[in-house]
Amino acid sequence: MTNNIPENYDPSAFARPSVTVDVVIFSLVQDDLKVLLIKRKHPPFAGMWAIPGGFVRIEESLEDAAARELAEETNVRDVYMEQLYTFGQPDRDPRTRVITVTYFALVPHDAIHHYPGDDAAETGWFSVFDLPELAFDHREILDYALTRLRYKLEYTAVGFELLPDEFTLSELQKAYEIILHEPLDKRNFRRKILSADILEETGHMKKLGEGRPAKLYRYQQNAIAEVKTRRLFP
Amino acid sequence: MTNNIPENYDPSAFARPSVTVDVVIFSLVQDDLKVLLIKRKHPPFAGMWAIPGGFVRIEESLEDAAARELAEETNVRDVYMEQLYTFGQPDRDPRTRVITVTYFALVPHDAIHHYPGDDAAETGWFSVFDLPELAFDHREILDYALTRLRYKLEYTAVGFELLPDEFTLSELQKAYEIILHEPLDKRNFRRKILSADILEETGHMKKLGEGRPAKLYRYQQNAIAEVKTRRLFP
DNA sequence: ACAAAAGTGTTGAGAGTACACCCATGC
DNA sequence: GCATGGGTGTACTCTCAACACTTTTGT
Repeated sequence: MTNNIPENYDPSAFARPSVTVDVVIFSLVQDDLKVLLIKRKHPPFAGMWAIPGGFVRIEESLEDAAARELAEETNVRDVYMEQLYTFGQPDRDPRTRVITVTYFALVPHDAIHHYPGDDAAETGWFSVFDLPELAFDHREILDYALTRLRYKLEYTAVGFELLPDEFTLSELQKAYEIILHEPLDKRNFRRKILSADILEETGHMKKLGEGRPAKLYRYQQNAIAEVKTRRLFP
Repeated sequence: MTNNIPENYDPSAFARPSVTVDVVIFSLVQDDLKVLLIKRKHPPFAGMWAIPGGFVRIEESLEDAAARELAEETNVRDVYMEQLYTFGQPDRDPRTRVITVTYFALVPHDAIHHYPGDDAAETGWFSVFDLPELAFDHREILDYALTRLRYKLEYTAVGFELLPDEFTLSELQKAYEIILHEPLDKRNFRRKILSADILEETGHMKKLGEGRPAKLYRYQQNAIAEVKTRRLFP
């Protein structure tokens, strides 16, 4: 395709890097935004925590590979997943050239049935605000994922992907406060989210034992909620 | 790294796809937003137009590969470039598995010294509003690039990367109108862009022969201009 | 003097922000 | 009856959008 590499060159004859997918798995656990990490058992970086991932099989799409990795770690399928960025510094894996296509996934915590036994590797949920040292360039990947998640939350409704099907407005507000890491005004939050017309009442109430029972809402799956961005220029 | 592929497996022993970079090169030419395409001379898709690209060399970073492809086609370096998305459907190249990491570049047209002779391939600038049929999945890539460019223009100042160093406010407005494909109000445009404090007068005037001479401005390179997005929720 | 493009302000509407009290329930 | 969390309205500010005429130059 270029003057240096003839376009009729058989691409399969070229020196090829390895390609992996890594999946940053976010969930809300105990009033905190957490990510799932895996403890490496072998060099390089043995004993260090890493983002789950693995090689892309030669006949599977990138999305399929990412979904497979997610399912292997969490036994969850069909959750929100989005491609993040592709990292390919030549020295990012000391063994050989590895290019990694990264994804992030949003998993409602009640959907996870996590069997620590069925994977040889030790796994754990870590607060994004208190991370251990990570293998490879995984800290950079995770920082990027968090930036993107925050950003996306501000102009789309992906926040719902982290919640159970039915939730109270207070729970929803709490989720936004955790992720954005700032307090929100209750009245303004409710007015704005209800006027966006993306929620419907389920008719059920949630009784916590303490205080007045709260209405339960669900997200209208067909709702399209993208705010128009504030333009820098008119 | 998973239970299916042991993490101590030598990654270089794995079946590996080929990896390319493709670069969507945008420029403003003759009051139109155009992209640079290359006519393929060999199968597959011989005779069809394609986005410039090529294989990632085993020792170079993805960014270096993209910058190299850009320079080979345009003789331009050091322009705005940004990773777009990674496309990896197993059947996107009929020859073998090829994963492509795509970038887009913004090139001011006066910076391009385009020697059609020094590359065997025929190249051409095409309006993004009137594209020929493209090879592989390149139409999808291009549509994605255009969406991202428009989007990015609305909340950052990357539009300046398509303009010469010095420009008039009318030229700047014209550039925005071309890319956004909608007319803008002159007074509102000027008020908003001047109040953003990212331009400085050069002191020079542009005389077109017709009409009143216009002040020339330049972009303040140190200016950080990212607008905060309008939030979906408070 | 006229053609052509540059330059310049005001007003009305809608959205964002700040803020404090009453309500329903369990114990 | 009191502790706990749920639920509600209003006023001010700021940004956005619409809109038309004067100024400077070349011919």
